Amino acid sequence: MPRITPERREARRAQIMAAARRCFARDGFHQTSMPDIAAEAGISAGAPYRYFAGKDEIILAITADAFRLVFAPMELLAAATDAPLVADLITASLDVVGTETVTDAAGHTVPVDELLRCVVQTWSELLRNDAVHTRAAEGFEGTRRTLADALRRGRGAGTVPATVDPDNVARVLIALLHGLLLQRAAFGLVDTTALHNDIRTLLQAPQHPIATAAPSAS
Amino acid sequence: MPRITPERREARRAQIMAAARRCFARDGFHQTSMPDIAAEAGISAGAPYRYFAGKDEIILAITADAFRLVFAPMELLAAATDAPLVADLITASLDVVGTETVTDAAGHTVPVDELLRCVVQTWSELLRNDAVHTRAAEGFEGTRRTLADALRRGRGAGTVPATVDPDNVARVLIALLHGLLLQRAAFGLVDTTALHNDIRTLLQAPQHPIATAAPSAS
Amino acid sequence: MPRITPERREARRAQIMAAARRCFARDGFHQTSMPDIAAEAGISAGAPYRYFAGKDEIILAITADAFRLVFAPMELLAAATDAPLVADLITASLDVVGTETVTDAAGHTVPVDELLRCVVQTWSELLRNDAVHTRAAEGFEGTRRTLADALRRGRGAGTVPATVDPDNVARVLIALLHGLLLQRAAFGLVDTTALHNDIRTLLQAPQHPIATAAPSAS
Amino acid sequence: MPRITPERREARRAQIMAAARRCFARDGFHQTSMPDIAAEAGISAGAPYRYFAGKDEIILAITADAFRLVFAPMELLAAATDAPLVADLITASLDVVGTETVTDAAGHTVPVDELLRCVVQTWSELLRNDAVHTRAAEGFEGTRRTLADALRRGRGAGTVPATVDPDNVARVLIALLHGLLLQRAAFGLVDTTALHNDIRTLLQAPQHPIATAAPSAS
DNA sequence: CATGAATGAGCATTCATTCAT
DNA sequence: TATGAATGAATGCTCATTCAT
Repeated sequence: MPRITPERREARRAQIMAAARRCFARDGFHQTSMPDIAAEAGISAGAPYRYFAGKDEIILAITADAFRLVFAPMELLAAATDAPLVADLITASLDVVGTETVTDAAGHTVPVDELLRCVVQTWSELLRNDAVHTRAAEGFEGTRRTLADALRRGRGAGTVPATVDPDNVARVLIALLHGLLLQRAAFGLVDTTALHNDIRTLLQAPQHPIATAAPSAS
Repeated sequence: MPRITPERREARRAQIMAAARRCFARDGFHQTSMPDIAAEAGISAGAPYRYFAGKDEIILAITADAFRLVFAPMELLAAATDAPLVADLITASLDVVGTETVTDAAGHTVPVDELLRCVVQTWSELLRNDAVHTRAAEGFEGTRRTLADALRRGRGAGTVPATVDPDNVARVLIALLHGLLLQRAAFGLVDTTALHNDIRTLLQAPQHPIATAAPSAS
Repeated sequence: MPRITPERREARRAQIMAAARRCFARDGFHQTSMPDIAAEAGISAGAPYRYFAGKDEIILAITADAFRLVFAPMELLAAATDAPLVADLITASLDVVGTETVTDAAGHTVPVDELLRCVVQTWSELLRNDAVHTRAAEGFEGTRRTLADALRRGRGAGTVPATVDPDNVARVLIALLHGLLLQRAAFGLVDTTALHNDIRTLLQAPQHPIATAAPSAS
Repeated sequence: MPRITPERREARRAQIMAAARRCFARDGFHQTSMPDIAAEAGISAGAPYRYFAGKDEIILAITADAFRLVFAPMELLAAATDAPLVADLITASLDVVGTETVTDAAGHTVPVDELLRCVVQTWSELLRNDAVHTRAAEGFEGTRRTLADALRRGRGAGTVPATVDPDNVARVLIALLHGLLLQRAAFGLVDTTALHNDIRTLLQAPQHPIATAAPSAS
């Protein structure tokens, strides 16, 4: 019988994760020490070990969380729409890149800047941390499948070109999300709505030289 | 006089960088120790310090190199073509993602797998390493400018829709490259040619139901 | 709660300082490694860092301590006496040079041999360690002021020649202490009482040729 | 047969010693690296090893030199005078402390500030470097003997009190020199002439209340 | 003789984790 | 449960010295 209620235990865990996320976003996974996390959470150096087996488990929890949150809007739309447009999927997927905070499964608010910085680090981490890689790959494949299914439905409904491979297009959509997410975290991307519109334009306008040429000096 | 010839010196430096890149790709920047690099290069622990001021400088050299190599084909096409098609720029940019080796400025062959794993880590690194961030941001902006200029020319020639913002489209192109690069490094992307085709199809085939205010489930 | 009691913490710190002093006296500040100190104290390599920020802080603590202890008897007499004789100040100051152990502020016994070897090294250290220099200079000036004040009182009372500058004489007294202290630490000085007497004789006997000349073969 | 003339060889050696002395005075024996010395001398890293067996030998040469130079004026007067006054010996001994440069045996000019900083470090060094200790002890004993002999002659002539032990007084004289030398190097002593006068006054004016059993507060 | 590249042992410090209290 | 003192292995870097050129 636990001496503390499950609620308190869960709250404690969330408190540690929030502290870890702040530290990780600020200093990086490997420049953050366990005492750093404990200090940020306002607890003793030994306390985190009662909630996580070790640093790796905290990293895993953070990375899995980050991955999940980033794909959530995309998955939501894909699952909810019968015949989605590619452009709409893109727009939905970029939601995360354009907002300031998101809410996780437990109802906690997470700053998107923190989240994205953790996502970027997740990519490095999964290259040599098998647990992180497995979790991330599962998330990736899940999202890809959800998207591909939606695209297949769209192909049937004529909202998606018949000749494209849904799995490939799903990859492209995810790539776009990842790439723009990186730009927000690292390369000064701020205005995403303009981006959406241009992407829509590209997808809708045939690319053959039409020779209308009204160059507006940008 | 044993003053090493500039050629030998350069060769030595390249030897250390190649060793560092192998180590970094295998174990990560921060899981690789300086002795690891020296051992991989087959030299003594102190030797690298005659060629680099410290580990940070090696990381900077590797990351700058990686960034440059990854953008090279994209920039090349953008600079060489009068009125490029967006689809062609994408195809060119994905060159790196589809090959096995590239050749750097000094003529050394670099395995793409190694290169991409270093690029992914660069993104994490630049989040808190100012030198890396500066170098990467310069590279990013340079490429973006080159692409935007090409797109502007394309807009004039009618190969690019008149209503898109060249700077934004450049961002999108780079995002696509980054995102697919990540997939090859981390998410099992192998066949890129099929991808090219699907992207071309998406860009060329206007989507049937002209996008009507798709609500983005926020 | 294992929060160590302040007493135990202080004891631990003293234990580390005693170990450091032994090491420093035996091997010198810079030939003593942190692991050496830890081993001498019988604790792990990381433990000292919980009590001192680093090696420099240990050196500073040791040097400040040494400086203080060496001047203590001199200051005590100077502060306690209304009209001291120069000879008495010298005698008091040489107390340290003639004994085997002294007791520090916390009541710990410190072997004088160790102490003096540390003092001698302090002089080298302060030449390029600003923190040590500042601390030592403060100690020096404090002692000089105390001595000068006492001498001024002595001048008023006629126990000190009216024509000497108290500040200069204080410098001379300190020089004598430093010089003899060095001889005990490095040049085989053992019998200090005979020294006291000869100094008293020099100070009391006018130096004009009196031609009494009863040479006692040394 | 040496490829270079003995003169050039000697000049080279002096050049290295001068460089070493500058480095040592500036950075300390152990904070100065062999490459530092070579760079200061404007020669290659390996060159010093053709003139000195290693760093220890350079240190030994510097310390021996410093010791000799510092005692030179004192010894000169002691050896040259039939019946010296104690006060005159002191004045002579403080010559070094009051000037800006001295000239070594080979005729090279050495800044006194550099010299004194090296002397102070010599004291630390001799505590654990046997070669340095031996050399310094020899120098010390030589000077002490020279002084004691002079004092013995002075005692015969009545210029020195008959009841003092010449060996002890010699120690005191050396202590005074060492102590004031330290003050110039480390504790802001500048005006030494005023000091001479005050010392003379102390020695010549018998103190009024003939010292009556002053209790030394131990 | 001179050069300077290379060696490799040594050191200050950090940090994940444990465990006595 | 919670604390935080202690552990001890690991790491980036320096430097006296050697020796091929």
